[in-house]
Amino acid sequence: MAVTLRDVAVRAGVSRSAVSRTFTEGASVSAKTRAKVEKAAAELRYSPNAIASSLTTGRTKLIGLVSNNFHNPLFLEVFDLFTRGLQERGLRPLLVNLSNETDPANSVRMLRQYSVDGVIVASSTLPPSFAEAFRDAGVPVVHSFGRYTTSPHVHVVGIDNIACGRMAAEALIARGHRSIAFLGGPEKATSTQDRAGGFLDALSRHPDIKVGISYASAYSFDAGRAEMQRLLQNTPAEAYFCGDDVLSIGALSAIRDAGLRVPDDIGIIGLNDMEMARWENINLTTIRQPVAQIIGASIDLAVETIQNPDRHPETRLFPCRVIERGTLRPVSPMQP
Amino acid sequence: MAVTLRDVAVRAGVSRSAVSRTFTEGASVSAKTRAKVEKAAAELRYSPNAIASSLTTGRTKLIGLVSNNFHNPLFLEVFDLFTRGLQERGLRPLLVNLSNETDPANSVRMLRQYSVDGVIVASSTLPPSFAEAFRDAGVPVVHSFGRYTTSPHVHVVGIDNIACGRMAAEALIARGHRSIAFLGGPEKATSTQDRAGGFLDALSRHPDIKVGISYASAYSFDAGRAEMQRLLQNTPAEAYFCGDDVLSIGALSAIRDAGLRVPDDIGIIGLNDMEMARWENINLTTIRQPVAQIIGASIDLAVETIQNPDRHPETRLFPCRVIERGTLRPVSPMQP
DNA sequence: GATCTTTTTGCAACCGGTTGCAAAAAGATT
DNA sequence: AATCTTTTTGCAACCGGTTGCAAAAAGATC
Repeated sequence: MAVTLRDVAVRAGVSRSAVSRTFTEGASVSAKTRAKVEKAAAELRYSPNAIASSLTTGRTKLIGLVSNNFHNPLFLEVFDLFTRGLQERGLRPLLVNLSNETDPANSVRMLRQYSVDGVIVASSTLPPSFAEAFRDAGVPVVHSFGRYTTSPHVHVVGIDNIACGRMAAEALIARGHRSIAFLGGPEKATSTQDRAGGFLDALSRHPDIKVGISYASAYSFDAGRAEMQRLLQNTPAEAYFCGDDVLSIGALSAIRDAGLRVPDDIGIIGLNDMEMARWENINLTTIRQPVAQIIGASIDLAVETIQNPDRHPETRLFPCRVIERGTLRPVSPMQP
Repeated sequence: MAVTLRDVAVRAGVSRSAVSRTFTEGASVSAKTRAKVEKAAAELRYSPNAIASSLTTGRTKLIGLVSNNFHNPLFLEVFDLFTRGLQERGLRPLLVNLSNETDPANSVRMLRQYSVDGVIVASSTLPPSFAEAFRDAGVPVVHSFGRYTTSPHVHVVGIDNIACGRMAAEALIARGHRSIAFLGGPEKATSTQDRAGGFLDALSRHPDIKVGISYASAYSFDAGRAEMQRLLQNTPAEAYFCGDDVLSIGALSAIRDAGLRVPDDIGIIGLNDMEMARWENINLTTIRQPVAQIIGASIDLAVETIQNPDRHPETRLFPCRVIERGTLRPVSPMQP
């Protein structure tokens, strides 16, 4: 059916090795043979079989891209950047959707069966043990959007969630709010824990400020809305740090439906700065996560780890910053 | 490095064939040998190399998933459903991001090099020739969200865009509007052309109704907003059919910013019914595209085509329906 | 033109599996 | 126990490439 190396060799009147060599970078072929082979290959529309060659070279150029975030619009941007970035480096993303799985065993087995050169786990909610399962199986792995730990067992690229929590608290305090709160995603997500931790930490230096903490049942619009509706039944805080933009948008819709104004009655600051956050009808003040940089660094690190599998586990964190839009009032000039 | 068939064979004290057979469905192995092999395999943590086996079986179980829609939130749902659906059938999606390419040659070559069993082109904007390039290269292909033609050269699964255009027109007419318009995406997208065509067709039976047509520069929030702002500078129509939900949301934001009320001053009906459309702060009346069914049928058709490559090109269209929400006033009782 | 280097080439073995075929083993029948 | 069937097994060739090695060809030097 398909045309193989052998067919080209026969037509060009050379050995199979000669054909193989014309298609491998840096191999020794004379200009004359190369010309003959290229002519024959073009006539037969030959293109080498990457799978077969991977068998001897040990490189498939396949990268497992594993994620469980198929409901957060930010991840459409993430997939876009990952697939483009990998393609530019001649790598192919083999996408694995983890939506219902918590056990890494299946994905590990599957990706080993396909001899992927490396794996990128793109998720802010999976525990570190997930990525570690790949490392334990001998597969180079990078946890993108993962949790920072002081002694990482696996490469992590992302943001400092604790610092973000702190940054959010300070942003709210700087605006003169005296009663603020954190509205997080599910408490078990590592990123949520860290954001809450940083938030509270910053407030420990402000004993006069009232602080609240609560958790939505998921990182979703509905959960954010429901949790805010619940909060509005008692005395709500003056401003909220929501653990994610989608959550923020849900909270905003609850606030507005209750007849309250944003940012005058209640302020909101989100986290991520997904594309939608700057839409004029949303106009969300939020902390930007430098997604493109995180993804670029993740791919770099994956490539480096493939070249040198014994590389020491490394953490690359990128700074976030507040993006001023319309859901938080301006910094109060009276504050210190 | 990795443990192979041979290692297991040696440890189990059997031939390599025996090991291979215990791992192939329906091969002839005695219970005794199977037990020995399975024990050895478990001890060595062996799992067969899918890539190597594909060489002889001719099946990689890889499916190329090709798309250029990495900015429409609907496609996050699409990727979620595709990856899950393929995984459930033991297939693996090799994702190809076409964002900047219009020429299929690269993707065709690349996916052939990886010997994908089939390709799914998931895009409502790519021309039919794109999918045809795969067929011409001998790769089973399904164009998902593609354009319906009476004599298809390639399998197409999607919706009847002409019927949708008609449905939208009728919905607007049924609400008593006398001046309506289509606000499409880029005119060159095949789906846009068809939706416009259907819209106008339905109106040909209503010469008394005033009709307008215009096109945004992209299927994006910004483009929808900009185009609606332009329209508001002259006398806008009473209600608009936007060619897509994202476009609709952009248009809505322009309308509200202009101080007009929806649906009282201007009505909007979208198309797709992406997850966000039902968010309470958007609450978009729209035509639902049955995404899950389209994707299920696409995968089915791809699998069937892999089994029988000479299958006649087929078109599977799914009916859409209007989802009533808050951006269109109720059906006017006075209408016939 | 003879001799020494360097480059190019083909052979053959290998990557990690599968599979047709014939021999061996097991089971059935008398 | 002898014979016939059926099942199980291993051998060897193959899938489509790559690569170390030695021989052949080309080029350099005198």
